[in-house]
Amino acid sequence: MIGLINKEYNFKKIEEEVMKFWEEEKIPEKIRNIKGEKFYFLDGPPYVTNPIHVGTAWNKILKDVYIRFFRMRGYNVRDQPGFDMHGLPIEVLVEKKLGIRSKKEIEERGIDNFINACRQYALDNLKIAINQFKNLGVWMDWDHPYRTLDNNYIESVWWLIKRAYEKGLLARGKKIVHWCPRCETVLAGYEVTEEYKEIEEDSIYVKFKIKGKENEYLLIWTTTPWTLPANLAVMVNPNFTYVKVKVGNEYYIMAEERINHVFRDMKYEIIEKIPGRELEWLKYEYPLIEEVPKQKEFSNAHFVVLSDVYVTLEEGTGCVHVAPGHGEEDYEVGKEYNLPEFCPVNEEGKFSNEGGKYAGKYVREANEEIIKDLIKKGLLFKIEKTRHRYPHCWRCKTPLILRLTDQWFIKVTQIKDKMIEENEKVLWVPEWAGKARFGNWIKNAKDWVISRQRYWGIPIPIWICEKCQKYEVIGSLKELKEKMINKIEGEIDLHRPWIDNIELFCKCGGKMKRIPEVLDVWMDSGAASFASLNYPQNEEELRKWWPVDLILEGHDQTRGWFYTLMICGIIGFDSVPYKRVLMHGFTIDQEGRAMHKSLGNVIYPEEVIEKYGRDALRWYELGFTTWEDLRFTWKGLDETLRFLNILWNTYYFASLYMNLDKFSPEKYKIDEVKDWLKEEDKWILSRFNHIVEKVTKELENLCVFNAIRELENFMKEDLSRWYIRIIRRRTWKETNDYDKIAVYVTLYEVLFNFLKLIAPMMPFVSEKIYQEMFRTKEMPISIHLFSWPKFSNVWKDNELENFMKIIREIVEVSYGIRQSAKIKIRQPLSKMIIVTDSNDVKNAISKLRHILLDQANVKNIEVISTKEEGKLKGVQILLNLPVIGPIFREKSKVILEVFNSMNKNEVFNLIKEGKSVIVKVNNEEIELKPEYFIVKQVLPENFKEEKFSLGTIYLDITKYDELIAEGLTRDVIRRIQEMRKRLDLKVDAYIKVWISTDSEKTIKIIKEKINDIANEVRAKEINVCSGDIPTGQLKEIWEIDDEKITISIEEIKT
RNA sequence: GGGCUCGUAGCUCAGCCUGGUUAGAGCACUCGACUGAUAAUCGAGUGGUCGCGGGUUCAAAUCCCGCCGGGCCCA
Repeated sequence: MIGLINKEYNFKKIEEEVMKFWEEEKIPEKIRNIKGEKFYFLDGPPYVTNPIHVGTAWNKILKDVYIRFFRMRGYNVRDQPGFDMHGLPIEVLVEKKLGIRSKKEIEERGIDNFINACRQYALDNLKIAINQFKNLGVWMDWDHPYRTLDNNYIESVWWLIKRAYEKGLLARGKKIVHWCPRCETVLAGYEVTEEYKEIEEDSIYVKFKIKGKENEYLLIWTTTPWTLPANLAVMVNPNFTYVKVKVGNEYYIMAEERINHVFRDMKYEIIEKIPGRELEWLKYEYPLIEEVPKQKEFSNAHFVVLSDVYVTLEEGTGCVHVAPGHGEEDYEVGKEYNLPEFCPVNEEGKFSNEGGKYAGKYVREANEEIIKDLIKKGLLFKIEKTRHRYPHCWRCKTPLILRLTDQWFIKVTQIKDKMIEENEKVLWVPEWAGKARFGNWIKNAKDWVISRQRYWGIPIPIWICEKCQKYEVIGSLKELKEKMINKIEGEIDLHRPWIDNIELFCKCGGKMKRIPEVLDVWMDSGAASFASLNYPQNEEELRKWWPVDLILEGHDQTRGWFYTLMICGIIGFDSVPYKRVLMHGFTIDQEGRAMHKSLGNVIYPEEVIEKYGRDALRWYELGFTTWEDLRFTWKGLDETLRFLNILWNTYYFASLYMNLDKFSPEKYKIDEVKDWLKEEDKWILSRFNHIVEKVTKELENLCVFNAIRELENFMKEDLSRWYIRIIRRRTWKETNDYDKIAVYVTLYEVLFNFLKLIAPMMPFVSEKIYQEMFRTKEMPISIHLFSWPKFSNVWKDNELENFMKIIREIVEVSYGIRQSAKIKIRQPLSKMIIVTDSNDVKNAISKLRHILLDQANVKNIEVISTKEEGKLKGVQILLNLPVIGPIFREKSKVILEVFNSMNKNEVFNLIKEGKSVIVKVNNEEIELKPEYFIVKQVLPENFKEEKFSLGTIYLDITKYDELIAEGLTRDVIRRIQEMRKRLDLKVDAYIKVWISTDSEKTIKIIKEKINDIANEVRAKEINVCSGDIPTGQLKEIWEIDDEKITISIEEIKT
């Protein structure tokens, strides 16, 4: 039997109860055991620093929907969540917490203490994050997440490093890197881009004296004077024209096009034009040779080099100062010309001893001194203030420097072509995310520097022999144990500093020590496709699940996880590790700004859950186009909640009547009651089967937002606002006849299956309704154990759907006519005439006449063709006075009088046939030709018309006495029903009624209709009079059509 | 500066791929109605240079080009 659900939608209570139910009955665990084809979903591991906000929630909710959906489709879905738990961000936060300011301090206080603090921090935040995700109703395997800090995870990453080594993709070499002098580590390119800040600084023009010439200089420009100690060359563009310019007594060589900018108001004279390429090898005297004595040792340096890409005319002088130790482009050009590798700046951003006079000085502080020295030597041409964008450390905001360092890296450039090829196999949603955006990104792939000079990360498993300098890459714990010198009992923590104490035997007899670096965290998560499966320790899991069927992340992951995952997959298995990628947008605030702690505009899911509930939050967020940005508004949630109310009310309505009638769905199968179904039942079943098909397709295509729109539209438009309105009367009937059972079976079929369709999106309310309304002992314990509804073509009837559309339009247009005529819908009208030549309309009306009669509240419907339309209208014939006047002059007035007294029908018949009308005026016969008349079609006063898409609707608005009586009856009934409601009487309670009014006519009408009224309002007794009446349980004075009617009612207790 | 993407009513968004009646919906506002689902619901009205400017076409919100503004990524 169908259960009765609560009258009101109380999301707080519902969600708490459902949450408790899931936990007690261990529902998520039960679902995980379902057998089926494998579906490997891989969670992009969130970083565990900040509490999640509505954007992070969107990500997990999307994941949850697809996990649930594919499960209902019969797949065995792997739903392990993951967490990214290493890295500099945690180190920085822990440093802050502990009051540590530098690497030195970390080492002084003990790396082990620091690591333990980092681990604790990560684990604490992990717990918080898991609880937040659980609270959203996201079902993942929260008890078994993959965590990048676990030993077995680290081992998997080691395997990957070894694999890269074996394939010749791992290399050590000099790299120009962005370096944070405070964190004393390299920063990856992507870490740098977020923190470019506009700053104003001195830029200088420096004169480089040309060797062997007096008063002749190369004029260079730079914004970073501190890089001058490392200057080794000057770069010009071979394709530009350079000039020798005379200013005062000196000659400068620079690009022609920059003259105006550099000299401005100064007097100058162009002496000679020189093509850029002819300047190659031109030697100059290094300007700081006394200050930086190391520079004297370089023989192959201090001359002009060429580059047609790195020298532009947008700024400077066209002569670019080259310091291969401080710029990637510089380094590249330096390599070409075989310049020395020289970088006199150390890890702390201070000049080393090689910096000569500046040794020990922090580079940015040395700027001023260098400028002073240049002035002293007469080599500074001028100083200018320049605004430019300069990168800063995203964690500690320290300005970064570029340094030449020794790093380990993956030769991504070697596998670039493979990546492009592999990307073709991936199904991207939306398509441009992969084809255009990601495709472009991998085309420009560069080598990946994976070493970090830090602590909290996966230690790079490379050991170097102190004696012979050979290195070895360790790929597993087993291998490590075999090769280590000092045996360790029990479990080894693979983190620093413990791992650093392990030394290995070298074949040469020497001792091997681990390199101090840890891995870039992006490699941690990049390895997830197999590390989460615990490969290679557990090969079986990999064989079962790999490759990943679906990943789903934000569009910032193009250069992040989508990328590292691909690289790691190719290193490990020569294949892209994922089949499908769904990319989603960012969540932005009402003003369109990203949510940032610093802006104070972050919205946390807990706040939304408190005010609107989890289902509303989920439905709301899922409704946005997935790959576009989601502008979060509270107003939007108001709307969502309103929808949830309609949804709940729809179920409540069904539950109320089915429960009252003790309807037992198990007795009737929809196929068995087919003959009992009315057209509207068949219609809603057809509509529903279409919806199931569309929603299934949209979800398969990873477009949940389209599914949401279909579902919401169906619920509101088809079910709540139309079907239920039509069938309401059928549910009120006292007897359980086949007609009512047909409605119930239909409603059951649609509502129960609809519940399954929304279950992945709104798991709470669907569960609650299932438990209280639909579930019997024999049925599964949870709605989430059902498989996805199938759609059946048997019920699909496009013609019927089209017919209903027509009927609905006619009804709505008729309401418009009523409104303009000020006639309420409760007032029955005698006749509706529809003029149309459309067979669809004719057939629609013949098939669905009962619905049109009922909904339009008319007694009769007639359909006629447009040819017959004229019949409806009377004709009005007028004399065309402007024509007649000039012809008949003073007689016109008399002609008009005679005409007015004539039978117009006769006149009309004549002129219709093109004949003239003969009138007698003062015994004179006058011929009135047809063109002297104006014939107007007019609608009789009792008709009103309105066009619709396939014709015209005419409504007879005459209020006949009997119709008025009926209207009044319905008004009285409606008022009594309202009063029953106010008393909160049971739907099936009996009452006693008193009615009083001053109008004799009204009393008469009510008395005539007394049985109808009694029947409708379940009254055993109705008293009508004109005087005072008892108060009963409730007494109200109503105004119906400007007439006061007093009604009181009382329940009859049996 | 480059790649990708978004720009449609006061607000939130459909429509664009595949050009074709007066460009739609919800919210808000005004007016009205309905109601044994009811502090809900429905209808009507007001409201749009479809970011701007060109082009293709009989026809452009839709296709093409340029520009402006927002976002992501890169430099």
